[in-house]
Order: sequence, then structure tokens, then C-alpha cells
Amino acid sequence: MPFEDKKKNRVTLLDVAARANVSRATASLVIRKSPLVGTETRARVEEAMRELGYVYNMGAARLRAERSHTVGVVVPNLTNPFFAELLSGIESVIDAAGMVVILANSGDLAERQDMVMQRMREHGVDGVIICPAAATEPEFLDRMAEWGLPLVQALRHISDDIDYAGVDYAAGMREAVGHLASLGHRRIAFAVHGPVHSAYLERIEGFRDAMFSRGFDPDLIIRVPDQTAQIPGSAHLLFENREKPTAVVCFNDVIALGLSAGLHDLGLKVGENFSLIGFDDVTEADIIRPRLTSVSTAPVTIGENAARLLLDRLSDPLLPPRRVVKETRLHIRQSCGPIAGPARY
Amino acid sequence: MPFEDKKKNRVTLLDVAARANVSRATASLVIRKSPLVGTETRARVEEAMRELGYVYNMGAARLRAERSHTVGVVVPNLTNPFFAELLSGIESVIDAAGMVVILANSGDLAERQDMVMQRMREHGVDGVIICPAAATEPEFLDRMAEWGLPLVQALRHISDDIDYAGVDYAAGMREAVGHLASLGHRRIAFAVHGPVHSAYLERIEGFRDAMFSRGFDPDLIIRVPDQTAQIPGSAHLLFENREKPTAVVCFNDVIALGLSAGLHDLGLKVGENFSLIGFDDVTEADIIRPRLTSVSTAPVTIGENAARLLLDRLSDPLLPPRRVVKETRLHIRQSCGPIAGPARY
DNA sequence: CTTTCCATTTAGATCGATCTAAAAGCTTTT
DNA sequence: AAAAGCTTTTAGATCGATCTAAATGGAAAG
Repeated sequence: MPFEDKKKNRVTLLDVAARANVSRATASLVIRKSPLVGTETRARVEEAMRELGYVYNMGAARLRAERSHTVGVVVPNLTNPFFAELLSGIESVIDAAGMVVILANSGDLAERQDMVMQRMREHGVDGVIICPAAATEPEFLDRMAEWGLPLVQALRHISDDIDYAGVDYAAGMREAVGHLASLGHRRIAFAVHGPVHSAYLERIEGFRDAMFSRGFDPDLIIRVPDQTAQIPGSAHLLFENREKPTAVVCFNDVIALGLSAGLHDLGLKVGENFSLIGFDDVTEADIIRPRLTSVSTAPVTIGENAARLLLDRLSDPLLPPRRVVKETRLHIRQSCGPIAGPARY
Repeated sequence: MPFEDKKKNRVTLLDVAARANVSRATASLVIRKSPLVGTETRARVEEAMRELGYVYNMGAARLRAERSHTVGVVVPNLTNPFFAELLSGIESVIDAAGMVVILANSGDLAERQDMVMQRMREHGVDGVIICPAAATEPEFLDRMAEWGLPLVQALRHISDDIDYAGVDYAAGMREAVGHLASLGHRRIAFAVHGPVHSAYLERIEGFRDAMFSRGFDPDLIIRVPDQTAQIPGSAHLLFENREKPTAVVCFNDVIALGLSAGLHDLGLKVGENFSLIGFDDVTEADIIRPRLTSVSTAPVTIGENAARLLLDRLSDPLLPPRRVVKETRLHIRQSCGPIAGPARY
């Protein structure tokens, strides 16, 4: 029955060392799995750690080693399942690398984002993965870089000089429009909402591109409410234009789900006399009726990519900036059909 | 143009103190907003911090002060929007208290949960909010408590001696059954899935209670698949029993959404000739058709409660164990109707 | 038997804050 | 003028690890 009562009764490396009859330095080497220590010594130290119930004090280590084994993750909003999945991907890779995630929520506000980054710095994170708030100026990220804080942008990108992991939104949009076009649709609307940021602009660009190159009107862009609950009620907006669309591409699946319900309320049959295509391919796409055709963006994978970019940068800070842009995949289900009514051509 | 190039060129409190002509101790007091320092001195030190671009080193502070301003959060799964919302509530309260969240994912596996908690300890978190993995034994949590690590259980509870923030699941279930009963339903099924834990058992208990006390058959409990995509296809399970139900209560909204689709596929009209009621009241409840009647559990609020419990405990570790159990609220929409067909009484 | 070399081990300084207990300046009281 | 009581400031030890540079011991080489 070991007899240890120091005043504060916390087991330190020094206690372990004493018990194993080695110096504190040797014990430290054992923890860090250095190849320098002899096999027999290592075993003795490990035994001592077990016996004493030693807990590594990361805080002390970080102070000396200037390495915290900690990664900051800043997202605009946790309530959105999309970011939650991103976070999940990040967490799994960071965890596997033996580090932990410090989480922060910017609320998509540049001002809060400033505060949050400051806090990250104070906590001494080794690097940060950030989905920049919509109104972030490029100088912001460059300032971080000047701090010497390794940074990775996820989903949205502000600066080209900083690593980025995302999705080829524009190509995804082209794919969506292409699918509708192949079903005979020519008058296609684009339903959007939310703040303006790179991921927003790329989608717009992809949509207009695809429409324009086919000689279709690329300007049928409709803004729907940001509040999920109000989207179904806004379906009528689709038909207030002179040129009534026969199909709609949605900025994301929240809009798609909402409009699908709204169109149903208006008496239209989605997939039969009106076509609708979503973006993100959330789980619900498969369990609503009609099943939602959607462009998959797989945020978990993006998170994994972002985390890997950061880990690479940590091990070599001089790496040139890289971007990992994932391809989308169109998941065809039931919400799109050939153009309805008497054929126009 | 200040001329500072130390070898490592990091601004420390000592540099600030020198610049402001005070001692390191005084500078430290200024940072910590101690009322002891004079107004003029404080201003001078703050000015110096600004000029030098000083960044507080939380790591150093924590080592000495044995306080990390860090809270661990352990959830079984981040992909589930339910836990993401919980996390969001926790984060906002913790952030407002000037602390940060260290995140970990147990994958609902007791073994991983062990590792994760160990890591939390190494990182010196001040406390942990945990939604215990399904197979957690009470000894596990008690061991943590022995470590002297302040703990709060969220959503699920294993030990009665430890703070808990959750929802009155049983009452929510009684409410759901009550609503259906008031519409004339007597043969009501309960569709469940997932691992067994306290939140699961309480729902079962609430259901059986409510059924039994009305003299209805409390045993119509149906297990549906865990995979979201397979739920719609399992709707037929509802009718394989001798006694065919006229309504179903769902364990959560994922099941409700899935069965709603599945029942539609079987040619039933939910809300007209079959009633269905969900649990959780997710955002999608309002944007599917028919709109889903659901029992609201508001996980964000639970997260906030859990965080507040932890903060209280941090400021007074001797507080007796407390439990904050939120009431549910039934959100009536369209998916339930009076019992169909020729009246039975 | 000394010297060289290698593999291990170690003493002591160090990271950047906080804490303790006491000192230094003030007024105010005796 | 000394003592007492404030308020404000400070020196120096301390938290628990890592790092540096040097010491130690044994085997191989001379």
C-alpha cells in the first residue's frame, strides 16, 4: 500500500521518477516514447506510472514545448446540420492524430469571429480550421497568418494564400441544371437565401454559367426567406415572374424541402408537373415524398480534408498554400421529371 | 518604433511590466481585473499591452492557477442534429462565461468514452458535460467523480449522485398518447430504435404507463431499423400484429419522418386514416406534408441547462447533486386526426 | 591499461503566468 | 512625531513538464 501524501497530493512526473528510481528527465522521455531509453527502464517507469495513477499534465508540457495538441474550429452556426457534419469529419481526423478540438461559434458575425480568434490564440491552439463568417475581409485571415497561426479555410474561402478545403459548388450547379435540361426544361429558377459568401457566389456562378451556355435565361434567381418555417409559404414567388419556370434548382436542401412542401400546398405535383432539385443531399432527402433529387456535397468528407490539410501544415509550415476541392455527385431520385404538359417543340 | 527583439520574440507579461514601469505581479493583477491596482497604473499597463501586442498565455496561467477555463463536452455522435443542437446550447453558455469547449465524440462506445475522458483529464479541463454512451456503467461516472472532475450528465443519466440536465421524456410520451386517445385512438403502436439508455427507457415507461392507465394494450412496441434510409420501408411492420393499430407514437422525429413517408408509400393518408406523432419537434417537422405533430424537447435549452449546472458546480464543488428536468410541449400540426372509418363506439 | 565510442541517463535551467507574504506609500489617529 | 490602518505594489517561489548540454557506464579499440 503505497504511502503518498504530499500537500497537494497530485502525482507528478517527479513522483513517478522517484518510484522508478530514475530521474525526472528519463521519465519524461518514456512518456514521449523516445527511443533513447532502455527497455528495462521504460518498463519500470511505465509500471510506476500505473501504480501511482499518474496523469499527464498537457498544460505543463505545452508551456515548455510550445505545442498544445489542440486545434481550434470556428463555424458560423452549430444548429445547422451541415456544419455539424463538417465538425464531425474534422473531429474524427484530429482525434486520430492525438489532438483535441476546441470549438467556437462565430454566429456568422465578423465581430464575434474576431473575439473568438483572439480567444483561440490565448488558449494557444496549434492551428485553426475556420469557416469564415460571411462578411470576413481578406485582411482578417492574413492578419491571422501574420500571427504565425496555421490556418485552414473550410467550405468558404476568403484568401487564396491560405489552405482551403471545399466543394466544387459551381460544377455541382452545372450538374443540376444539366440534369433538368436533359429532361427538357428551359425555364429554370434558382431559389436562394442566406448571407453572401464564396460558397454562395460559386453556386450562383455555376447556375448562370450553365443556363447561359445553353441559351436559357440565367436571371430567374429568387430569394426565399432565411427562416426555415417560412419557406413553404414562399413557393408562390416562383411564379410571379413574366416567364414562369417549369423547374427550380435550390441553393440547399433546406430550401428544397421547404419548396417541395410549398409546391404541394399550391396543388402542384413535384416530379410530375414541376421539377425540383436540391443541394447537399441531406439524410432527409431520402425520406420525404417525393424523394428529393439532390446534389451531394458530403460535408463530413470536407471536414476530414480540412483536418488533414491542417495536420500537414503543422508538420511543415512552409508548405505552399493548397486547396482540396471535392467533386459533387448528383443523386437522382423522384423530384424531377420530364417537362410537363403538351410538348413545346 | 519600439525596438524589441528578444531571441524568441514573444511578448510576455514581463515585457509589458517593463514597458509600463511596474512589476510583473502588478501587470498580472491588471489582466485579472483585480480591484487592487490604481486607476492610473492600470491605464499605463493596458496601454503597454496594446503597444506591444501582448497575448495572454492561458497555458502558463493554468499551470499555476490550476484552472484551465476549459470545459469538455462528450457526445455520442455529432452527425445527429439532436446532439449538434445540444452542443450549440452548451457552447453559447460556456462561451458567455469566458471559457471554451473541448469537444469529443464517444461514438456511443464505452471503450472510446474511456479514452476520451482520459484525454480530457490530461488536457486539464475544469469540468465535463457528458451524454453517456449507452453501455456506460454507473461505476464509470463515479470513478470520474473520484478524480475530482466536476461532471454533468446531459440527456441521459447513469448515476443519481451526479448533476443531470434532461427532459421529462416519460411525461412527453404520456402527452403524446393522451393526445391520440383524445382523438379516439385505442390501439396505438410505439415505434422505437437505437441503443438502450435512460432516455430510451423513460420513453418506453411513459408510453406503457399512459396506455396501461387507459386500459389500452401497452405492448404494441415495434422496432424499426437504425438506418434512416431503411425506415420508410419498414412501415409494414406496424400491421403485422394481430391487433392493427390506428396510430403510432414515434421514439423520435427521424422515425416519424421515415414512417410518414413509408405509410404514404403504403397508400395510407397520414392525419386522415392513420395518425402519427413524433418526438423532438425538429425543424423539418414543419416543412413536410402532412405537417408533423411532435413533442418538442428543445435540445438547445437542455444544453444551456447543462452548462449552467456545470458552471454552478465549478463555483461551488460542494453543492449537492441537482437535476434540471425540462417539460416537453406538444406541438399539434396535421399528422393526427380522429380515428378513421366507421366509429367504433 | 588507457582511450574512444556509443547508448543511456541526468542536473538544472526554462517556459510564462499566479500566489504568498511582505514592503512601500499614503492618510488618519493618538 | 510615532503608531496604526489603508491602499497599492512587489520580490521570489512555484506550478509540472521539456530542453540543453553534460555525465555516466560499459564495450570496443588501441
